[in-house]
Amino acid sequence: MKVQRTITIYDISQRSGVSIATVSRVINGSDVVSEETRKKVLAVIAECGYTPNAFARGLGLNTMNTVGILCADVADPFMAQAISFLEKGLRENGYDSLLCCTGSLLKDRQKGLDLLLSKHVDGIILVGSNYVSLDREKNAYILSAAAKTPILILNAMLEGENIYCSYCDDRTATLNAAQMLLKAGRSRILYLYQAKTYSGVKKLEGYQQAYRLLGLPLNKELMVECKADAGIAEIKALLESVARQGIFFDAIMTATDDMALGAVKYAKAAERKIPEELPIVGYNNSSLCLCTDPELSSVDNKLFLICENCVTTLMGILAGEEMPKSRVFPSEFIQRGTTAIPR
Amino acid sequence: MKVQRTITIYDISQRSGVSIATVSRVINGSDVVSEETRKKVLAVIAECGYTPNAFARGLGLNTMNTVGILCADVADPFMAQAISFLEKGLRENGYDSLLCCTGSLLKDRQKGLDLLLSKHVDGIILVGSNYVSLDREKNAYILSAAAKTPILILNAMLEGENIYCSYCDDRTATLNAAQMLLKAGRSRILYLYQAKTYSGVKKLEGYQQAYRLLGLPLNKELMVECKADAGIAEIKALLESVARQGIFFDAIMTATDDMALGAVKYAKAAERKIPEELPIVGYNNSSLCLCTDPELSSVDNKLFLICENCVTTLMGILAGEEMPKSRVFPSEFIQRGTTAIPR
DNA sequence: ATCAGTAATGTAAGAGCTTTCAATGCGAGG
DNA sequence: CCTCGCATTGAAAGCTCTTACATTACTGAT
Repeated sequence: MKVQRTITIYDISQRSGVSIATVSRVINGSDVVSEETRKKVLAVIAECGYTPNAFARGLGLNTMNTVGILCADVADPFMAQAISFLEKGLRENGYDSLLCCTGSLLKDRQKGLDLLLSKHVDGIILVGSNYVSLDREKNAYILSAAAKTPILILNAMLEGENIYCSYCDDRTATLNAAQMLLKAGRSRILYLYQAKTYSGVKKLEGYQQAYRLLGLPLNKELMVECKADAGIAEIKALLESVARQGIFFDAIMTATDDMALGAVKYAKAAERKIPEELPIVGYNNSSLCLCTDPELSSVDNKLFLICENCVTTLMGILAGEEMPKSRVFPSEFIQRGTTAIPR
Repeated sequence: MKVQRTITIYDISQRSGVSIATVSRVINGSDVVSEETRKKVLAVIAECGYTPNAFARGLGLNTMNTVGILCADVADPFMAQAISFLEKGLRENGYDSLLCCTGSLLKDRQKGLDLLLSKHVDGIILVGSNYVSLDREKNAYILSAAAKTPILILNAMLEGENIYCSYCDDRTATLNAAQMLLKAGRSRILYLYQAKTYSGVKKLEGYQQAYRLLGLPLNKELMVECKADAGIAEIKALLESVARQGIFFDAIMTATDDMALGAVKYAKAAERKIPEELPIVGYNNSSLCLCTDPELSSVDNKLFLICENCVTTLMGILAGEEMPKSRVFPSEFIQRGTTAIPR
């Protein structure tokens, strides 16, 4: 490895015969530099292949145009899609994304947040509703982080100074989907839910509300909790065990599309025809919906809009504008093969 | 927004009655500090909620323990999985991940690379074989970037100073899968390939080699190029148009699992039974394989091992060790429903 | 008692940039 | 010809750390 002293602003200054202040001004596009000087400096910069040291820049400006993104796991297609949208949006605004995957342990999440804070990111985006706990105390670390940098939360609601939320009305979305099934005569909808997360609970509430609004009895045994990281095979096994207990259900709704894939698997193995015998509804309207046969009906929770709003909100905040603390987006039910019951 | 001067090392120094040098030593875990002083300083740090400014640190150390990851799009499940593995591996070694999604335009990729360089990352990982072009000149920007920081390439081979590659032997993998089909009597395998990328071409070579080794004629019309970002519907349409041209095929192999999903869709629409009438083989053994019905046979290209090797190689380099310039991993054919032809 | 040697700590010089404020040069108005 | 104002440019301070080197206060050996 060659010992090659990196080129600094001083080198550019020397070679172009101007002061470092002027070079800096050229780099930052200040308008007080004469056209002649600008050209000369830019030429030298190009010639030397000089790139400003972002650390030194950050030290001076106390920003490196970087936004931290915290998520449980990028491998999850839903999060991956969200991060893709966010990254693209941020980049278009001249910001980079520092990604930090924390898994689901509170301790690791806290550590991840600290880490982003120490890098003085210009804002932090929490992807996935599971960052907001229903246990108020467990959100304390988020609230205190917000004192140092704006926090944007995707798909969950948390009130606090310097905290901004973009989410979909999950309760109503689930309510509508469940009502549709109930009105179609499916009175025993099995619901696979995720507990302990903000949106998970909202969705469950929607499911329950659907029964109440139609004056139908709620069946506790039809609400089945499911781990966040359960695979297709696990979900299938879970459903089989429910069926084996003699619990009857005539439709399945799930909190995420992943889970619905397991439900489809179950139905095929149990030889229950989809959608005639067992309609299935997922949630998120992810790309997974097109993989199944028949294709999966799902609730589109407008991820793109949510991400877009998140980015524009952050940009507004950084520009010093007053921005709305939260924004809710309506969902849309996407009808596909798993519910398209021929009349 | 309150004007709240951030706490610096000076504040800690004052409040704990020691010099900033000592505070710095405590922070960095230097072993020359007395136990007593260390405890006192740590207490003050905890009390003030002080986090060192990473910029200043970076300026001094010329590293921020950050590795740049360049990929076309995180939303792609294969890349998402790779990034998940990489991020986790890097984090375990105390490094953060700066993510940069570039899309597939050469210009944007170059820009992304420059950006990471200016942030003085400790290394850059290129995810996805499409970063290495077959056109030598188009790789020039990678070679020159390698002069500033080590470059690690996933799933492609590029020789150069300070460039390290981890990849799977795609040619042999495809060769083996194709041979298996050919030996099972499928002489007209339709192959959906990606041109212009290193691994895409290697795979195609493997397909062709399979025919040659068995002394079978190669059919040009059976090798169909396919855009990298084609969706399920597009692939299906593509296959339908091939069939409409009267080109017969009795099996399908694809360069990625995504493409295979489209193939499955096609087969169902055309009412060709899988696997009896039309076996299908994907590539990557991604989570998508379990979504289809029947489940998708695929080539497992050992993504985890590749990522793991990439991380350990980088850690070795950063520790000043001499590391192997490239490492090839063998693949494994995963038999599932789309090829499990009952005998 | 003296001194080398060691452990613990402090001093100050960077690291490479931004930015304020001062200085310079120039043409126009008086 | 002098002065004012404007457009450019430069000098230097500051941002927060790390670290080489200097300093101090001991220790035990002589």
